[in-house]
Amino acid sequence: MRSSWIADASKGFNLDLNLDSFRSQPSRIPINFMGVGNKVSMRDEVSVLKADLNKMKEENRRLTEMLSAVTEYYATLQSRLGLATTSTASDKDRMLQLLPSRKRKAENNQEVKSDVVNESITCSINNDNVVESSSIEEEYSCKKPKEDPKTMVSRAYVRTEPSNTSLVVKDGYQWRKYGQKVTRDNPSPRAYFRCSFAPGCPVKKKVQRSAEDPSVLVATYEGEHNHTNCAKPDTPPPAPVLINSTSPASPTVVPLDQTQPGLSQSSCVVRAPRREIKYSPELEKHLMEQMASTLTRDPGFTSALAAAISGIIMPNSPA
DNA sequence: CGTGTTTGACCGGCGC
DNA sequence: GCGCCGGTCAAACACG
Repeated sequence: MRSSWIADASKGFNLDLNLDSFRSQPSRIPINFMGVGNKVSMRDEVSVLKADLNKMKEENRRLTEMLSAVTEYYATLQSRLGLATTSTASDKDRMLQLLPSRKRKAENNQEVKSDVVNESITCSINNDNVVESSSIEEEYSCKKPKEDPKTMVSRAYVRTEPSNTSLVVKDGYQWRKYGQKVTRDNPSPRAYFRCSFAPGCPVKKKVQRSAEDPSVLVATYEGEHNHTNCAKPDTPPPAPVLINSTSPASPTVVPLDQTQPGLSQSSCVVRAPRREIKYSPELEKHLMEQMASTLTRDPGFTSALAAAISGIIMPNSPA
């Protein structure tokens, strides 16, 4: 149960157990580990131990801060998910009404001015295991206030092989490319896709490589699918990643757990209707366990954690 | 031959 | 009015 101790840590992470074992086995600490041999007095040893204790406290504090930051981010995502689930069928119908032709754009814009709905930040994790971070404010705040704020806009970030130059994001749906354009703010071309799985599906997708990190594909989805997703991709999708939207200039890429049941993209997935999710201690615990499970499955994380802890316990040991 | 992709042309919004 | 730009169209093309 590696995940449980991390989950419990959300309520007060500490390393006291290690300290107890430390105290109960003083022989494990070489008396000359500072290189001064038997001349080291007990007082010096105590001061060294105190210094170690302070180090561990400091490390404890840093880990607690990291954990609280992750917890806070999870809570933010949770609240966004709640907002996303409150979008109603009537919103969807109105969205569909706004789509028929380009000539209606001007009329729609006038309608938008008096009917501001659903423009809050939303986020959802769909059944295709692609994390979609959706922010109408982020999408429209600086350059696109003219567009319809009711249209569901979400983004997915997918890490690809550097050699892979295609603009294909396998997300379980069937897309038909209808255009490609080089935009001013990004040297890589932007590809335009329509959902071809269902004839009347209004969803569009734009795929472009990130300007900061060309190995990351940024897929922007507009609209909501009016059908279930039973497409079966030929090949497994690339590992989707979540990019911290709070720092777009230097995004933090977090690989998501692809082993979670129900999130597999290769299976036939029927989207569950969006529903209100109540925030509860059980939910928090579940989220923490999932997060801990994801982190502990990452060899890089576990090795780094082990190195950090061993470095604290035995400062002189080689890395 | 049907389907999907490519790519140049076109459209509409916006700023000057 | 003009030019720029993002988005879309549609003919040409590729492929199985």
